[in-house]
Amino acid sequence: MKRNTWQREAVREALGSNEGFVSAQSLHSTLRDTGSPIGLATVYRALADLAVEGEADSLQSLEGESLYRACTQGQHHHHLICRNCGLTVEIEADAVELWAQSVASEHGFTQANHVVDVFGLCAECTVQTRLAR
Amino acid sequence: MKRNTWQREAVREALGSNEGFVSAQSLHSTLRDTGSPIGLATVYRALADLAVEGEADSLQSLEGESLYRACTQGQHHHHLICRNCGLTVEIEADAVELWAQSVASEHGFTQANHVVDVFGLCAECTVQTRLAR
DNA sequence: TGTATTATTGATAACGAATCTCATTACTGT
DNA sequence: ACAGTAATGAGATTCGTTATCAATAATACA
Repeated sequence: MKRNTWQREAVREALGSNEGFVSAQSLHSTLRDTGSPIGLATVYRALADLAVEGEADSLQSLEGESLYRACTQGQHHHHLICRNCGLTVEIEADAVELWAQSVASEHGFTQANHVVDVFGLCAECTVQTRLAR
Repeated sequence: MKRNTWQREAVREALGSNEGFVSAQSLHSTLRDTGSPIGLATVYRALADLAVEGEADSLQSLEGESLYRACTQGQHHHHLICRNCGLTVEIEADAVELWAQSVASEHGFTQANHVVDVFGLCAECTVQTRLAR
């Protein structure tokens, strides 16, 4: 049976108070910085659970790290993510869903999953980057 | 200046004689099995170079491993990949390209990249999976 | 052709993300 | 309150990948 612990709650909350996607590692250090003695393994476990339960969204960064974010929509959706600050916009794309399914079945593939995410620089980071040069 | 070595050539060839995406590790052991004394670090380096030069395609597997494949089309494209055997079909999706660009700019994002890949079971693996049960 | 230059190699160490182990802790139903 | 047992966490472990650095070998040029 599943139990409620302050650790899980802490992870849920830390995730919720974050704008964009974060890695398990950085979430862990954020928690430690705020005085929580939570363990790294626990953060990984909590995030994995949240992802399974649909309370969190996960994706792989371009570098291959797993990133998590509190999920605001129940349904399947995709993301527009800022490479620089992690800001994320959830996007729906029925057209893309249909496209993925049809491409798969056209080639005889079944049980199709798809990974569709757009990475870029958000408006703010675009400005900052320009100024930096 | 860039030099031509048999190692690079061996990686290029091993990659070319492969149907689907392969990891650097498995490409390395394939090479070793055929008697080549090539080093693992060299395989990683060669693959990274090929990817930069556009001679190879790379993507992250669902488990976070980097996979490579000889690139047959020069242009940008996406993949339909069998989760089981690695068989890959290159797909073009102008509609998806346009969608990604417009979604990004609608939200003020610039320099948009996108990750669009479909994973599934190819026809053959679908049959095998059914038989296995 | 010989030689100096220097890119490349490869064994190994190092790294980082993620998972596993297992003794300890602390939820929860009774 | 108590027993049963899910959850925790420090640390070890695994695995993919990158860095180190001395040795090697591809190239330019005399």
